Amino acid sequence: MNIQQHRGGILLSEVSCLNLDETLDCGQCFRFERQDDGSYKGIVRATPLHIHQLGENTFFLEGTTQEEFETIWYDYFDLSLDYEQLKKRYQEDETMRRALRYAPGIRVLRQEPWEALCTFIISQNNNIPRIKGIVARFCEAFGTPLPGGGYAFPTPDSIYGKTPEDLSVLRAGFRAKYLLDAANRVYTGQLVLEDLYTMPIEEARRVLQTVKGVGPKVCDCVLLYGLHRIDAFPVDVWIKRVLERFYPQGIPACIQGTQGIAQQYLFHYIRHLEQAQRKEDALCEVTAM
DNA sequence: AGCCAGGGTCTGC
DNA sequence: GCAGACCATGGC
Repeated sequence: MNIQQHRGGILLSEVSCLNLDETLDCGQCFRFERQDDGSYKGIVRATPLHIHQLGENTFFLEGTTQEEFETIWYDYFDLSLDYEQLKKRYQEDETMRRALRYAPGIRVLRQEPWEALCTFIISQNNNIPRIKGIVARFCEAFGTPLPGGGYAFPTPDSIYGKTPEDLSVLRAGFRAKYLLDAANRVYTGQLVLEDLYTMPIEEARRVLQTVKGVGPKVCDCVLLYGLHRIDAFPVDVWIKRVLERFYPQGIPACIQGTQGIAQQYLFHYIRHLEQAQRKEDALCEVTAM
């Protein structure tokens, strides 16, 4: 990877395995918005980002300083992890080969633990467009407004002590009381999310599931997306379909240990299965000629 | 109108 | 331990 300052931003070249559509719009994060020109705007750690994909391996981070890149975005986009090597291992499995061919540019983002906890509590029995709406209203109602527009993600103390009625503007339904319980536990120190980085995963799961509204699936999402525990494996209705259809005997050995990252590829693949198959067919025709 | 959405809780067996 | 009702909301 190559980093250089360029016209009031950061120009990245030779970035491997990163596609903005595949990574920012694949259901792992809910605060990035696609702009009409294909670029994305989002806010992480109270810092705005406007990122453009100029080519397959080239990106422009408009308005980003070198320091912001080093302290936030390098980490957020998981640029220290060698995805090429991981994907080489995944090639052993037929379904993974197809998933990787369909969307080779997915990275698992390193989101903030608290934000991941809230957004995946909101995600339960819900669909992605509506999750984004609730999250946006949550930030507008309780997040700190930022100088250039937009809002920081609300902190636990910003809703601590509030009632479900106070959160009614979110239209989050029965999930409001779960957000309040999460805030309560984090604010009082009963739950220290940073401890989950190093805790044995089974213990981390047990701790997280003491929060109301956090069961096995939400728990593994928080571990994977909020704490980068890539051995977590969230199973939702879509991944259930993957397991029934492709892995009735269990998940393949080549994804063991990093099954969280494989899960993101599989999730994206099964959700777009029809398009993926059409793409496969088109590729077959070309190679047959 | 009824079903589904990146599920979980609570109750009853 | 496991099934089933119930939970808010909105799009299709």
